[in-house]
Amino acid sequence: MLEVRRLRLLAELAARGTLAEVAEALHQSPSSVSQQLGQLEREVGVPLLTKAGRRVQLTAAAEVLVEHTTEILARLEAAEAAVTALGDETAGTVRVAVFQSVALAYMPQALADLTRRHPRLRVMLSQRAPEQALHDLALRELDLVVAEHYPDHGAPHFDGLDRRPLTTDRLRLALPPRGSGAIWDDITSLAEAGCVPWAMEPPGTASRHWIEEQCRRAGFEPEVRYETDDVEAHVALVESGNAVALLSDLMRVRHRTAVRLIELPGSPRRTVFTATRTAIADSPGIIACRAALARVVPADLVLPT
Amino acid sequence: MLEVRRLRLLAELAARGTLAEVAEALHQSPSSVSQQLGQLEREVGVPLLTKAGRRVQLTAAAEVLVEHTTEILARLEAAEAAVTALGDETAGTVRVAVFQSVALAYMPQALADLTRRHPRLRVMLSQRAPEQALHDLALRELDLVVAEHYPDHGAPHFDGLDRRPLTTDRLRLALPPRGSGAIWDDITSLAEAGCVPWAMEPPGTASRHWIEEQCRRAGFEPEVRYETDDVEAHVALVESGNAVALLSDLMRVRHRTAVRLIELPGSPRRTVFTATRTAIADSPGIIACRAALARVVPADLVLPT
DNA sequence: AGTATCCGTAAGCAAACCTGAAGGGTCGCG
DNA sequence: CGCGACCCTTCAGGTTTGCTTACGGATACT
Repeated sequence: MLEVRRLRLLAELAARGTLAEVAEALHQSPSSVSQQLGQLEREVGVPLLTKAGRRVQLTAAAEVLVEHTTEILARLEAAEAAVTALGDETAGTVRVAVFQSVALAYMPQALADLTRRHPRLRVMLSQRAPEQALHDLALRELDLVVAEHYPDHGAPHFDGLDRRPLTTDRLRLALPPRGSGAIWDDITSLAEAGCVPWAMEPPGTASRHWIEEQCRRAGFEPEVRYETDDVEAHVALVESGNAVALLSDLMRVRHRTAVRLIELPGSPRRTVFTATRTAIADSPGIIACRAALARVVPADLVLPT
Repeated sequence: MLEVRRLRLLAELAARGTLAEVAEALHQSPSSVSQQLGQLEREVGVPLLTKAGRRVQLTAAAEVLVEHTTEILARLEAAEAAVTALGDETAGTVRVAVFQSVALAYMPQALADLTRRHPRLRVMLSQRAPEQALHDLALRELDLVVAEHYPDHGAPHFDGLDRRPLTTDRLRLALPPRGSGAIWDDITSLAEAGCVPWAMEPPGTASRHWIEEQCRRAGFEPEVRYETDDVEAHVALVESGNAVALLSDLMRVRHRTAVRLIELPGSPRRTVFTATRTAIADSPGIIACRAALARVVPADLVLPT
């Protein structure tokens, strides 16, 4: 009988690309992974890996095996979830990742709510960009993710993921407060923000991609002078009269900022959703976490400008 | 992550009943099985076994786990079959079981055909009663089974089995040759065989159950004086003028017997089929074996009386 | 009551696994 | 073009895991 542990190594290799990465992800030495895969190859009697430069490439047979393995791993996880669900109380540990504004605005309250209701449930929270978080979720490094979806921007798709909307929040342009200087005060729409410095998230994020697209549609290429994934820094840069930036309502939940807000064309809203793997979607820990989030986060986030 | 090897032990326990039987089936010591199940119990954190007299009983949680495990094992097997199917040649080993008349009439030829076409395919053949064979097939102790199905007699059902008809053969009553004695010569139908000794297979077999039912419908309870699962012995007992017996055409393929044959009411036919587990139904070894059987066994067995 | 069967625990032992070091090959950069 | 960085593999080693035997408690059958 094929060993699932070995099959898993192959699946991880397919997902991560190099044998060294697999080893690091599973906290093993590359040597061990190599040996195990060699053993698997010997067992099935069909070559699974071919050398490709200094890396390895999966053969067609290996791809077939990976396909089955994905199913098997999901089923194994589902089995574990199902049987722990039969236990008396929601316990165990759930690894959650959220992006910054949710972490700041709602997680303290959500966590307090969770530990009060389920003292034996251990929640490990990490802050992670949505794209990375979904990726790690698919790789079973996380159990629950709060991610975002910008309008008309195809969110990355991963198989076996269970997504549920959490809330939506308005996206606006944030300008320095009135009196910070004429160049800011003259701006009354996005189209007029072509000649001022911007603060944006790093390239590769959905946020960056989306706002750049909006700028181009408005007729200009933004001058990105400040680049950071810390949205709090964006706010600080705008408040202090150094830049304009995209600002979502989620960031304004904790403390009202002095920034000036301008509606974007079409009053766009970002969708915030939770995601987990389908195999564990019914496990008590996941259900409890989602419920806590739903209690804490308003279904429709509407803040006065 | 749950170890599949341990889960398998639990599944086998569910199928076999006692921990000792599981150990024997997997060629291990009962102690080992007990330890592994204990480990599994510790891992899931939920009790899986309760003492029931000197045996153990599965808890509801364990049953859930078994259900998932069955799926996982099937998938694992399918993965292995799929990847070996990609290999250049049909090789490996297939464990086949057939019942007596097929073993005698057709297997020598079928085996010769197989080893000629696929020299690297190793076939392990055993002779086994259909009920037992199907049972062992479901338990993964066999890979391919040739079994029978009597008309109006519900064949035992096992999940995950792939059945395909192989042939049908006529069922008749066999009497001693003319001249063996008046008590035999006077019989011209089943209804008149109520006061003569019978040779039958042991109770619990489909054959026994079916012919007894036919006798009762004909208005008598048969006197079973000779009981053996060796159908060749039935023939010998009939030929030598000691009994009457049910005789299928399959038994007459090799050598014509001197027995006298009488049609049964409705000219009933038995169905002979091959069965394998769905997970491995597409593996080259299984396909090759089934093909060899189909070549050797006529689709419809019709022998002159 | 006696016996056989079954499950669980303890201790010794063998196999499997993982680690670390060394080697060969490839890619990228100066 | 040479060097370093990176990656995979092999080999020898220690450690963990799992298996086996032996023993004891409990239960069913005769």
